[in-house]
Amino acid sequence: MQSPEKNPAGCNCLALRQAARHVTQIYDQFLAPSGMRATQYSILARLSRRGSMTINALASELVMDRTTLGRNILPLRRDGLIAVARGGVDRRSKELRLTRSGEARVRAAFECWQQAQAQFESSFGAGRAKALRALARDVALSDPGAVAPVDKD
Amino acid sequence: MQSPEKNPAGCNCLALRQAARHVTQIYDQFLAPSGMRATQYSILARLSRRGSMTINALASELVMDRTTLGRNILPLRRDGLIAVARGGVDRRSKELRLTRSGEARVRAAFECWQQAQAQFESSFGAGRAKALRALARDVALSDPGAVAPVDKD
DNA sequence: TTGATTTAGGTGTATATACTCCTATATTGA
DNA sequence: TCAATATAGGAGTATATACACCTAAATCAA
Repeated sequence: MQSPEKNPAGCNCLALRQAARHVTQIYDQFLAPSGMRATQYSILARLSRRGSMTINALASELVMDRTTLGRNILPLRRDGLIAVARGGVDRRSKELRLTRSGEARVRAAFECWQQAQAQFESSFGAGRAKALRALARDVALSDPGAVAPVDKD
Repeated sequence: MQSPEKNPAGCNCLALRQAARHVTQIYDQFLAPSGMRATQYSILARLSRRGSMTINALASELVMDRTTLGRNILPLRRDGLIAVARGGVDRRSKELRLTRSGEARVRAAFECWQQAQAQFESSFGAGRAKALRALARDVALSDPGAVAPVDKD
């Protein structure tokens, strides 16, 4: 392992963040006509596929912090794409569901997403894209492992 | 190419963003004792390695939007880790440089970074990490290609 | 049953990201 | 020279991210 001053390219975190920034800009540009950003599309598309979910459940599936998702759904609620209902069984929870408007928006955005996906795969290569997704998925689902010192009682 | 409703795992953008979120949390936790976040460390470490740079040059190297870097250096300036000087040749530009305090901070944070890097590589595998970095780097440096319709005159 | 603990989610705060529009300076061309 | 253009960077706005701390509701244990 080299020093980052000698080899800044060696940092896994920096490499992933740079790639995420770059790719997000591409997808965001293609999604722009749909009036959504990549993160918003990922939320709506997941709700469309899985049906109503609680905030915690959806955040976990999206590998997103619970509080981040709580903030990210605010503009979607404001725009009437998502509705929130108090959980029937557990009254602490909140069920998120797509509205009619949200369903329509997802369908429209899907066309944009396809273009972004096609553009990326044609320029980066479908094979390498597949390998990248597989590695990225393994990273996202991997155990964080023993992190910084946690003081337990 | 499958529908994202059928195969949300197929989205390159989502996969990269999830991985970046996950890994950033790990690195941020290890960097916490240094009082910096991963992005801040990447800025200081680059300045340390390359010496004074303008905002545009540094942003380009970090694969970061110019305006994003402009915002990201504000807390670093506030904390006295970075100093800004008007460019000598081109008076529109601004030269960013590490202060003494900034140099010391980078040295201290390097230890934290090493721990984060070691933790990640030991849990994910050094070989797969190397492959991931190589793909991520190719993505970050790749031509965005023909993006959404741009209206040129 | 009821007090302790756990869990679902929100709030305050801070940083990260990038688009659009703006000003100032530099460069270029007639 | 000087007007047109290009470039460096900032400001306004909006979303994205997550930690620490808080409240309410559910669960567990004595």
